[in-house]
Amino acid sequence: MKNYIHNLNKAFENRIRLGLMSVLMVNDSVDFSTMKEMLDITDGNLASHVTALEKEGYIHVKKEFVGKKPLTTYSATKVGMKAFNEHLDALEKLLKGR
Amino acid sequence: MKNYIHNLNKAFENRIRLGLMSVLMVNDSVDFSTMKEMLDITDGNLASHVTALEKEGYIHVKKEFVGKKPLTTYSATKVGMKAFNEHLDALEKLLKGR
DNA sequence: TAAAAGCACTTTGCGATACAAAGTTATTAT
DNA sequence: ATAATAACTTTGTATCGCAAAGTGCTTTTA
Repeated sequence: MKNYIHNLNKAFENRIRLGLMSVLMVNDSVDFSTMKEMLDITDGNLASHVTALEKEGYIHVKKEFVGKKPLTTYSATKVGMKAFNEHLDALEKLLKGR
Repeated sequence: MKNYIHNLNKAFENRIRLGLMSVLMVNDSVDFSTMKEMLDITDGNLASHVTALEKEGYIHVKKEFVGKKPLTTYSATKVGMKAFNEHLDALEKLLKGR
């Protein structure tokens, strides 16, 4: 293997998806509004990056009603956690120059 | 501050520029062919990412002749090293969830 | 000496990405 | 009635990423 850059995961190259995922690694679940505020991005932008990660099977989206209000919450899947950890591994090895 | 994702540097978001820069952080200078082989990318692709980092003032490009053959070597500038370290700082803080 | 190869690009073309802004649907609070 | 909340979807545009092909100059090699 030449360099660890090819072990980096395309899905986590974007800063928003990286942030989103890292939030879900330390929080069991986070709802739409909170995530939007944490990442400080527009609602549409959040929605599109969420879709991207969901398509990869990296996060799970749960829609429910709390009272009469809709509530969407996100959580990382096992597959997502594994992929993210592998990405971080590749990152670390790359940056350590090994 | 909501989240450290906004402290990440756009110039280092791409895997090739990240790899290129991390190579130049541990090697004083690296020539075109070696870098191309290390990153395992096409010559045109390397040239374009080099241009991008050079435009930001993050790397220095030196062209000389060794014997009769042209030799292009790259090195990180002080500005580049500072920017890269700040990027890594933001990354670390982001991933540590602080 | 003509053809092939090396070096370091630049140009072309095109699909994929990123993102703001505006539009949508449904409910709820004023 | 009107505005606000929630969670998107759509639209439009600008930028990116990358392979492939083209360029110009020099040096090997057959």
